[in-house]
This record gives sequence, structure tokens and C-alpha cells, in this order.
Amino acid sequence: MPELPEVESVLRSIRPIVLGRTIARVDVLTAGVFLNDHLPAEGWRIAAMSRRGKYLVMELDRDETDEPARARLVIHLRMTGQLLLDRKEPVPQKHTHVIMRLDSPEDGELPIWLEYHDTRRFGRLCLLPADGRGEPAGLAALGPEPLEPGFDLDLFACKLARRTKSSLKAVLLDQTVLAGLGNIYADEVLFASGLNPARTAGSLNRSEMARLREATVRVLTRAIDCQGTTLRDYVNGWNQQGTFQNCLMVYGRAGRPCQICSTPIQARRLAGRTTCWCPLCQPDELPQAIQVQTTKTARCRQNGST
DNA sequence: ACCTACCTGTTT
DNA sequence: AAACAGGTAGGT
Repeated sequence: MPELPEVESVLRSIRPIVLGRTIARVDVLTAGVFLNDHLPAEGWRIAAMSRRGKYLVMELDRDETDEPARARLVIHLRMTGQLLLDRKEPVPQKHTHVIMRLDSPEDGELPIWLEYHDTRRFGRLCLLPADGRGEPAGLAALGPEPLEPGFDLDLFACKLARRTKSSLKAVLLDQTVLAGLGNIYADEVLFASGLNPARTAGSLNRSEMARLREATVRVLTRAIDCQGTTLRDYVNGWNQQGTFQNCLMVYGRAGRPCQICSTPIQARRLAGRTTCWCPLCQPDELPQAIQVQTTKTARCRQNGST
């Protein structure tokens, strides 16, 4: 379900409600979904909440005798995970796996419940000690955030240029290149860039790389403005759907006319995922005349990647 | 760079 | 009955 815009929308709906509250009670209804690193899950105060790629991270603290203790709760929703807020104690449903009661001991507000729901059970919650031991490898390996200054063209170009054998689609799905794109937004970004998903990442010239970078920022920003894409399961913390499904240009539109040129949208399996594109707006190769003029060697500014 | 596995539900 | 679905980890 959730790619960067959906996870960001979940964050924005939940963060203002949970900040400063204490996790007073945790009911784990399904073994295996909550990877508890032998830390007690209860008694923590939620000091901060953020998103990194498709991960949600809660910074936790608590007053131990002298020194304050810290921990992190890391959540990945994978395909069908949902975090839902409730003003009263929820009745567990078929796919409810964790229920947390969040109290507000100081200002005496009523408790709030945060429920983890996941039909396919691919998602994971995991409580990490302050030193970060046990951090999911996927979180540690994430590339830059596309909507932050770290999404630097030189570094991006450098990573693309090195992937001479991989399709653009595969590279955009690679979370170590860029954090947060999934199957929907990879296709939408490629359409917005006018780039064919099957092209090799290393074949792009500098201006195509710049176009790809700009389209990524544009598409993700618009999708967040729409609170994400709801195809079936996705909702934010208040159980509200997104609206970006109404703005999709290629994803899920195989066989229907391109909204720009009316050519039927194509679909095929690429990098293990169904991939949709417009054969006219996203041509296989550039006309040769254009290709010659801009090809430049991308140079690495940093050695941040291998 | 591919494949399969992990799950359940929906669509063909 | 079989294929497919927003993701990733692990194996070849």
C-alpha cells in the first residue's frame, strides 16, 4: 500500500495526536508482527515522530531514576499495514495485530488508542534500544530523502550513471538510491519525466537526469498534497482515503488512452513489477540529434555510495 | 539481475 | 483455479 506520500500522510495525521503521550499499554494480538527487542514496550513517552523513506520512527524516552532512557519504535507498513487512531478502546477486528493505549498523564486528557492493522501481515513494528542495535537493515541502507536537500543532482547522477545494466524502473525502486518510491510513483515519475522505464539508468544524459529528479519532487509533492493514493487499503490515521488515484497518468491504466496523446498505455513486467508507460510520451530512445548535444560524464561529488 | 517467499483478499 | 496486489529480504 504505502509509498512515501502515503506514509507521510499517516505521519501528518498521527504525529500531532501522539506527541507527548505515554504508551500506557500495549496489546500484541498477533505474534511476529511486533519484533520486541526485549525492551518493555510500555511506559515510554513519545518525544518525536518522523518518516524516513517508507519507515515511520517514534523517538521514545522515559524517566529512569537518574538518567532519562531512550528508545525508538520503528514501523514499516509494507503492503497493507495501517495505523489507526481511536478515541475509544477499539474492538479487535480480524486483522488487528497491536493495540496501544496512549495516555496523557500530565494534562489529564482522555486516552487515545493507536491500532496496527494489516491484512497481509507483511508489516513490522520494532522497538529498538537507544544505541540502534537491531535497526532494520533496510532503514540503515536508505538513500536520500527525495524532498530534502540531500537529494542532490550530482550524487543522484553519479548513482544513475553507475547502473549501466539496470532499468530505470529497477533503479527507482531501489531504496538505497532514493528512499520512498514504490511501484505507483516510480511509474508516475517516469511518465512525468518522459523517460521510458526500460531504459538503462546509465544511458541518461545530464538533462534527462535533472528532469527525472525534478519530476520526482513534483510528483511526490502533489501526491502528498492529495494525502496519497488509495487503491484499496490505504487510509491515514483517521481512516481517510487519499485522492491521488484520480491524478494517476499511467499506473493501473494499461490499455486506456494516454491523457496527453491518446496512445494506449502499455504494460509489462519489469524489475519484477507490473510497469505502465506511454510509448509515445516515453520513447525508447532519444532522437539522435538531441542525444549528441548533452551527453556529459556525471562526476561524483561525494563517495557516499558504493 | 533475476527468482521466491512471506500473507490474505480480490479479480479474471 | 489462477493470477495479481502498494514491499522487502534472502537466495542464486
